[in-house]
Amino acid sequence: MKLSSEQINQKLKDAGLRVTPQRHAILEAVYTLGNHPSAEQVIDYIRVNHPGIATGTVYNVLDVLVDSRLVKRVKTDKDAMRYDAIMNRHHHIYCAETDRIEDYFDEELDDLLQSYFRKKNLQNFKIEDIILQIKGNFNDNSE
Amino acid sequence: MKLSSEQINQKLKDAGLRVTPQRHAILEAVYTLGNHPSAEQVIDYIRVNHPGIATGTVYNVLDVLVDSRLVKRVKTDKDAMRYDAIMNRHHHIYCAETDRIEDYFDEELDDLLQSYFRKKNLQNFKIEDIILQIKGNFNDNSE
DNA sequence: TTCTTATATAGGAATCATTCTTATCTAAGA
DNA sequence: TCTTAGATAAGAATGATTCCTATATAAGAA
Ligand SMILES: [Mn+2]
Ligand SMILES: [Mn+2]
Ligand SMILES: [Zn+2]
Ligand SMILES: [Zn+2]
Repeated sequence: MKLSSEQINQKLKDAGLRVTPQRHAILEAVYTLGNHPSAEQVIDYIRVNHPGIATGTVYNVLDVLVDSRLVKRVKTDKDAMRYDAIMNRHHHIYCAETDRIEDYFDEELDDLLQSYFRKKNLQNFKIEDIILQIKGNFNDNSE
Repeated sequence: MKLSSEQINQKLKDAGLRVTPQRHAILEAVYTLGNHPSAEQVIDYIRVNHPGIATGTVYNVLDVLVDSRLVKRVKTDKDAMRYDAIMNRHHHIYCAETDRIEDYFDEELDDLLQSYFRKKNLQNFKIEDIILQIKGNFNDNSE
């Protein structure tokens, strides 16, 4: 997913955030890297053009972006956090053997789940969001 | 879920593992604590009756138990790992505000998902497992 | 039962991701 | 242009986890 510089600024503004070069670079990195980068991958990416951005700033900004709903955290059973700039409803396919996490979009499935849980009407909690963790193995080796 | 001492030993043996007091205590802790304890909760629990077990041993043993499929890791968007002794297929309800993670069992849903993905027949990967992350808020305050 | 040894553990140092602290800087409204 | 609330740099600190290695032990063999 490629966004123009202006689109990135606009997203920051719309979220009520001050536009700084650091925030711009980091949000752009999460968009450009795709496939759920770790903070370290973001750091390596931005350092090329912005060698001065501090490590702590990357973590701070990622938190701010998550709080502002410009980015999501992706749940993992590894130590390092992963981030996702795709805010549209989608699910995640976890490779059983590597750290690869692929997106899975399926509106038909989302409708199915929604109507299933509406019918089920769980009593003691209100569902905000449902994400499938699909664990498996890729046949090919592509990204 | 309460298991007898013999049942725990048997599980370790069946997995081809040497039965040690450390492994016994740690596996028992994960069963007894329930609700997806962290390593730290396991440590606090076993220290009461086994003050000598080293912290590193708890992490080692938890890894061994995961490799031997006696315990699962639970995906989280927090730093600390969580563990689960319930190996039957089930889903997880994540509280949006706290670290509470509840189990959700639903065979009807599992069948629905299975037939949905059988029909869908995804081309480039083989599904091993599907777990729902249900995020929401609990109405009550119970465990 | 004792012996043997491959494997497991204790204890503590080390690592790594992340957070914290504080002096300095700057985005953006007045 | 001025002002200042809020953001960042730099590096120390923290917390979860891993690593190292000398010692201990489970469990099969004798
Ligand atoms: Mn940590
Ligand atoms: Mn960590
Ligand atoms: Zn995604
Ligand atoms: Zn569970």
